Amino acid sequence: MIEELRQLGFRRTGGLVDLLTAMVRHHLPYTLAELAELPGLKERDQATIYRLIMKLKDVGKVRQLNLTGRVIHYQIVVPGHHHDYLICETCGGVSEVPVACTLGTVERQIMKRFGWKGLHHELEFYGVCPACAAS
Amino acid sequence: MIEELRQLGFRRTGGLVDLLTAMVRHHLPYTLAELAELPGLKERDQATIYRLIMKLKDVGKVRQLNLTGRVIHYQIVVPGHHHDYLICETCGGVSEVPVACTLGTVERQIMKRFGWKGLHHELEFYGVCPACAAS
DNA sequence: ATACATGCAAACATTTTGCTTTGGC
DNA sequence: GCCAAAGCAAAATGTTTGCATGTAT
Repeated sequence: MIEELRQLGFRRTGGLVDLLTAMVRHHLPYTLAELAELPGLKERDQATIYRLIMKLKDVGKVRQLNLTGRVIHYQIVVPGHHHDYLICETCGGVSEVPVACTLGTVERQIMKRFGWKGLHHELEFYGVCPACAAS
Repeated sequence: MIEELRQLGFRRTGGLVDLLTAMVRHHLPYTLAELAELPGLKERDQATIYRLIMKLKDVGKVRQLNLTGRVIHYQIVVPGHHHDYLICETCGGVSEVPVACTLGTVERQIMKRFGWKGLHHELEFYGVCPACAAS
C-alpha cells in the first residue's frame, strides 16, 4: 500500500507508516485525538497526523465521517468494505451496523438521473443503545 | 405548535416564536449562523438561538445534522417528513435527495433484533454536483 | 541539494457557558 | 414576585496554519 502511495507522490516516512499501520489494524473510525493515542502514534504531533490524514483523504484512502458534530472521525478505506454506523445519543458510543446496506442502487440512480459524479454515502442510525436503555 | 410546547414547559417568548416561524417556513437545515441571519432573527443573540435550539432538540422538535464536520446544521422536525441529503464536496452545497428513502424497515429491524430504542437515521450522499462537474 | 515532512506554537472558527438584566406567568 | 429567557462577553473545544528544522529522495 505504501508503494501505491509512493506512486502518488508520498514519501515513505515514519509517520506515514505508523499512521497506516494503526488505521488498518481494525479499520474503525477514529478522531484525531484518538489516533494520537494509538500505539505507534503516541510520540507524533497531532498536526503531523492531521496533515497526513488530509493527504490521504485527497487521494481517497481515508474517508471523513461526521458522526457527532463536535469531532470529526476518519476511517481508512478498505476496497470492497462499506460501513454504516449506530451511534448512541446517550453515551456517544459508535458501533457498526450489523446489517447489509442496499444503497448502492440509489447511488447509481442519482448519478444517472441527476448528473452527480463520484457519489458515495454516509449512513448513521441514532438512538439509545441497549446498555443505556437499561439504566 | 407553541401550545404544544407550552405543555412541555416552554414560555411563549418572542425568541421562540421568531425561531419557529423562521425554521418552519422552508423546513430546511440551517447552521446557527444562518439562523441568526434569517428574517425575524437578525436582532437576536446567537446564544439565545442556541439555547432555544438545544431545548427544542431535547423535546424532539429539532434534529441535529452533521453534514460537514465543521458546522452543525439544525432542522425543524415535521411529522411525516423525512430528509436525506446530497452534499457537493467541491462547492459545499446541500440539497435534498429527490428519491424516496426505504430505511424505515432496517431501523425497525435493528430495534427489534439488537434492543436499540428510539432509532432514527441520517443519510448523506457525497460527491460532485452537476454544476461543479462541468467546470 | 532540494523539496517535502515534522514539531511546536499560535491562529481560527464554532460551540458552549457565566452572569446580569429583562420579561413571562 | 419568582423563575426562566435574553443579551453580552468570555471560555472551551477542536481544526487549521506559519515557520523553523529535520529528513527522504
